[in-house]
Amino acid sequence: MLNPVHCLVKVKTSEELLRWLEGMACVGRTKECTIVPSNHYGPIPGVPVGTTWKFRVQVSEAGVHRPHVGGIHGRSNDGAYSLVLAGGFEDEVDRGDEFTYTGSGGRDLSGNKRIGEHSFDQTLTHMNRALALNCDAPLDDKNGAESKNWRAGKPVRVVRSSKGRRISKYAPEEGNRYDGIYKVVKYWPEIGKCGFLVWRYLLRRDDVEPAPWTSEGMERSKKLGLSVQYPEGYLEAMASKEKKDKVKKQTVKQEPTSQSNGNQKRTIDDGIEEPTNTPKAMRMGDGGKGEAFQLTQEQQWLIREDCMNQKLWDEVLASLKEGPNFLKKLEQSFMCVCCQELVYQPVTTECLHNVCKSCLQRSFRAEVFTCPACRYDLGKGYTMAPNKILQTLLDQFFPGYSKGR
DNA sequence: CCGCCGGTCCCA
DNA sequence: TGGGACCGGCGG
Repeated sequence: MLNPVHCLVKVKTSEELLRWLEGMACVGRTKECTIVPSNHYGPIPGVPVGTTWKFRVQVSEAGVHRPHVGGIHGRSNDGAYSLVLAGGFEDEVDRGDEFTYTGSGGRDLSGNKRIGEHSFDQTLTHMNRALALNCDAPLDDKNGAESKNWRAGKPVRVVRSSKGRRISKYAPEEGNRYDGIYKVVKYWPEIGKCGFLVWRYLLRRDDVEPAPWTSEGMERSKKLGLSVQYPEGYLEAMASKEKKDKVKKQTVKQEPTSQSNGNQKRTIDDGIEEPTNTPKAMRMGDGGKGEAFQLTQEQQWLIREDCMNQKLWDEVLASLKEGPNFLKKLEQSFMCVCCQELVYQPVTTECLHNVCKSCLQRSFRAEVFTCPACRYDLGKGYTMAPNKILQTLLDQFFPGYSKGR
């Protein structure tokens, strides 16, 4: 099996990872796609449609869209290889298999800004010219052009960013998703809502791989086990940072003497109104306080798969609409009766209780072969198979909670 | 919410 | 070699 991502010697240190969490948006790549050149048209071998990365730098590492920030990757005398749909323009239309796109430029980026108001006209130069060259029609930088045979144009890899959710229902819930190959049908200049001239493009999907939002595509993503990819160690770094932040918050809130004992119990939410140790995207749709807790598609699917805990999940899911209380309920429902903490490497017993594998082993070492919760006899030869699905879910809801256990 | 800012990659 | 670009978190 070919691996499109070739690892260079450079390795991200934990300090470097923490910089992600301290406002350093542009941590460098740790890998580079070397299987195809940077001016490669078409899919990246080994990267299926539906592959999703949390950050743009990872999309760059995979070779799917190389620029770190820019929306279009191309060369002004050749064509465009890829673009990112991030919903930066109110007047764009996204119908999934077809969408309009706006060129780059025309923004005032003075003062080290990266996104600014439009303050002058766009021109059909640089990346805008590159994207126009993909259209199978003679270049016209005055009136634009339309292809009579749109499929004959050069292929563009399209990535949809969750930022596009403002204006598109096809944007992913989280991160950046590779959606396949599109072609430029036509392009034209127009006065945008911003009041300045922009170059607009119509792109249409032309790919044998099913789109991620179709039932066929969802089936495929499921089969391939696609889920949002995070940089290595990112979730752990984030969890430990949030832990640190919480300690800081607490020491401000109360006298530090009360927590000086080394072995106190750690709970997920100790008195702070809102849980702080879960990524934003998993927590809320849009940040309002009383808003319902949003599950990702993967989480919904995993929950359905965890059939042994169906009853428990039904109870937990009932508190979804209570927003932040959902995590509290979740923690209560999956607390280990032995150690009184969130279950780690949970064994789901036939009597339908969840106990940490290590807690159950301790019990068995003490020659007690019953369920710690209900005393149901499990038998001396009981095989303790951790419930991997449940562990995956808990790791997502409480990132890093299992660290050090 | 807005604006700030360091940092990175790639084209020209 | 310089500067443009649909980052991403944070502080006000």
